[in-house]
Amino acid sequence: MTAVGRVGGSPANGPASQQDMRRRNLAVVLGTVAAHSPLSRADVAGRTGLTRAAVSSLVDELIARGTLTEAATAPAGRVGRPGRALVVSDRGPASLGLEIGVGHLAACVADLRGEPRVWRRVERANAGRPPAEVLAEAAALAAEAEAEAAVHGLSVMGRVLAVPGVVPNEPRGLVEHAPNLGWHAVRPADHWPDRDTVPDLENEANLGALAELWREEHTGVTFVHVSAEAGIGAALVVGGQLFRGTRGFAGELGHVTVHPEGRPCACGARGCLEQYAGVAAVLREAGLDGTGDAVVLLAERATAGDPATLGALEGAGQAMGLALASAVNLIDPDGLVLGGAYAELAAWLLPAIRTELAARVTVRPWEPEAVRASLLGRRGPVLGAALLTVRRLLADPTRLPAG
Amino acid sequence: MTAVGRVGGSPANGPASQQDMRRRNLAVVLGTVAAHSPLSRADVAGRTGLTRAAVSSLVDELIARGTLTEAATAPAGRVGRPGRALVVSDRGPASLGLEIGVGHLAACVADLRGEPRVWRRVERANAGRPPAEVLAEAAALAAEAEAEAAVHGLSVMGRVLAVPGVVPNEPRGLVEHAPNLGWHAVRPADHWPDRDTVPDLENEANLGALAELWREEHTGVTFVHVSAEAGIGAALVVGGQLFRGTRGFAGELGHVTVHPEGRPCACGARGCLEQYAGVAAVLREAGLDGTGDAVVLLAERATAGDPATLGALEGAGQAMGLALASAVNLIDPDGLVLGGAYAELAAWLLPAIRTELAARVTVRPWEPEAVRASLLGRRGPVLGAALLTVRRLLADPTRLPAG
DNA sequence: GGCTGTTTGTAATGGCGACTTACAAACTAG
DNA sequence: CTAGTTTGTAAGTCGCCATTACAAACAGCC
Repeated sequence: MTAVGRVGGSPANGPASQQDMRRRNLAVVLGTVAAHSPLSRADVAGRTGLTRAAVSSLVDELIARGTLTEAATAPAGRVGRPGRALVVSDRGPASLGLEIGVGHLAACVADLRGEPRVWRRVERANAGRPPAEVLAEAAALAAEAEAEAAVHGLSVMGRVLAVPGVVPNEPRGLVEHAPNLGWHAVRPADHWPDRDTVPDLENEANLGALAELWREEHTGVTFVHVSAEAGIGAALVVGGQLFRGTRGFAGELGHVTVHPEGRPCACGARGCLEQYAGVAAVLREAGLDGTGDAVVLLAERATAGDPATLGALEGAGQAMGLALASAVNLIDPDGLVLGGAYAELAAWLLPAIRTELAARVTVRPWEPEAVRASLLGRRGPVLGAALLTVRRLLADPTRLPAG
Repeated sequence: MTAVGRVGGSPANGPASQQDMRRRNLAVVLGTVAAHSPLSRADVAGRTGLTRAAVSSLVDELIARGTLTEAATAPAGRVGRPGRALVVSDRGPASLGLEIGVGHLAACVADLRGEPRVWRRVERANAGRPPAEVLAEAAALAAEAEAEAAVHGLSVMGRVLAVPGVVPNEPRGLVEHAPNLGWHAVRPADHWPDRDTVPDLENEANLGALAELWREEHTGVTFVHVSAEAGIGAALVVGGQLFRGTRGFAGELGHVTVHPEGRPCACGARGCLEQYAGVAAVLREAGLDGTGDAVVLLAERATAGDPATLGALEGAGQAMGLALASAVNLIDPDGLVLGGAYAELAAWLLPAIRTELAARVTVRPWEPEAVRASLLGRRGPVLGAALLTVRRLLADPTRLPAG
């Protein structure tokens, strides 16, 4: 398990120092303001249990680091001296999210409040192109986005790139395999034009799940986020943290067995979910071919009431329900979220998924509403990529320069 | 996710105080000695990064709390003043593990080193007996064990009871359902004779997994621990911590689907693993009936080479391999451990399990040796129950009285 | 044996960070 | 305008670890 979702403070073991204490309390104050702003120093003290004096000192440092600002508002009305409103700064430190998809490049700059301030998206057929070329374009897009952000007074402190492929825990910075792009063992750092802006790497499904997690403040939440582009991936969020597995391969829902003696899969096994609920399988079942945007095509056909398409989607939903039931029995999550391409097809997938889950998850309370579609849709991964750095900065404000 | 496996220091959020720092450093020093004893104060300083002066102060307090002792040895030989050897005390604070099984009661007192010092086990047919009666006997056994421990100078600081049933996260202290005992909604505290010795509750499979985890010091390890008494349960250890799921129902491996349209299960679904690899199913397949100790019977027949038994076990192994492949694809653990009854049948189950895993886990490196049998066998749960308190004390020595 | 060099454990001092106490500032209520 | 309330900050205290200094306890060497 690696620490992508674990954006929090100090390392697991090793002694604690006074600096660790300070770091943690800075994060506590900043996090409290981020979650409940506007708040006065006294409010923060009341909520956290720190004393007003300590909060004052911590807030001074947070302001000096550019993370907090005193709002000029006068929201009085109660008796006593009115507090000065603190808000998370919408200028200064910011973060960049990038995405390389099969059909597009995207960039997003978010401020410390988590608000996206700059969006960039260009359509590009990236499949099969030389990685160096794609990465150069991504870097150019990133530079553009950062330049626009600078106009708003935002300076990017961290960069994360979302890729539709396997990103192992070790070694870091490697895309081991991205089948839809045709990438094998690509190190983006080797092709990046500027040493100083090389992004961190993360799987797009994982980032989509994190975006969903952070959409509203759910702490301690556990859910499974299913998404698909060509394969089917699931991201596991456990206790509010992304769970990547020992090697970074957790969440391979697409290769969970749904029919032990079923169709052979490209992975070498038989009866994998991907063969029944993957986009390619659904297209085949619906009698369509894969030119253009397959998901849009399926949604159109289904809306039009095409029986073959509706049947194919129902079959896919059944298979997914079967695999998800096993996941629920193993993991006992709060809920399941359909993201990525499936979010747009959720209307036709959900009934069968819910039926199957109801039939197969029996030893615990389970409500059909616990399965829902993501509200972020295709923007999830970029947004998650941007928010990852934001969360890291909120969790450790000492990463920011003091002056 | 609740904090049974999470024995470590400070809460997830909230401000840090100097006492937290002290608590943590006490745990760091104690943990270092526990892992590498004997160690001098200077050794501890070298390993932890704390200064010798700080270690001295911390060690003084740990000695005052009865957790550390200065060994009288003189292991010199190197130049310079010899250090005084520190070891974890084998007297003083200790912990009690209890187990209520279908056919027995067990108790174990362990010292702070994790060494079991007192064992008690009595055979009892507990199925169907009134819970109050069983609990009274368990309490008596506990009192006996504590009395014997007192002779060794051990005083029990915490008690944990292992039960073969579902123990929800909320409300705590409740056995919601223990089918093999015939228990429903039993609160052991209501029947315990002495208010002061009421034990904490935990599922026996979870405790077996924790015992396996702590057998040797694996920190950060992630594995799935499969065990069976009548049903099939799996305990998930994630990053060195027990994962119980949102409601405490994680690890229901027995109800993972292995044949979508297969045999109906008591849970209401079809084709659950339990119907193919549960002890009852194996007995039926082997043409045996369930009088006496089913596991011993199966092992005898298999050793004797009975073809029906061997076939039944192979079939069970196949089904388990199928379900475990899905678990591996979802969770990406370091390894799988067969515990409980399955540990004694591992010789006949493992080949089929490994074959099936090799065929179905293909998208990541996976070695057959990553599946192994538990070395603790049936003593795992009691030992885990005792060690749980030990780990809690090691993680927070301030729980112990100072004088 | 006596001297030197090395390592250990502890005492004294300092720095850092949160807590306590005290107080001026800024508002509402009357 | 006064009394009461709440806020933010300054001064002092306390707890804890780091630094420095030093006595104690050994091996090696003469």
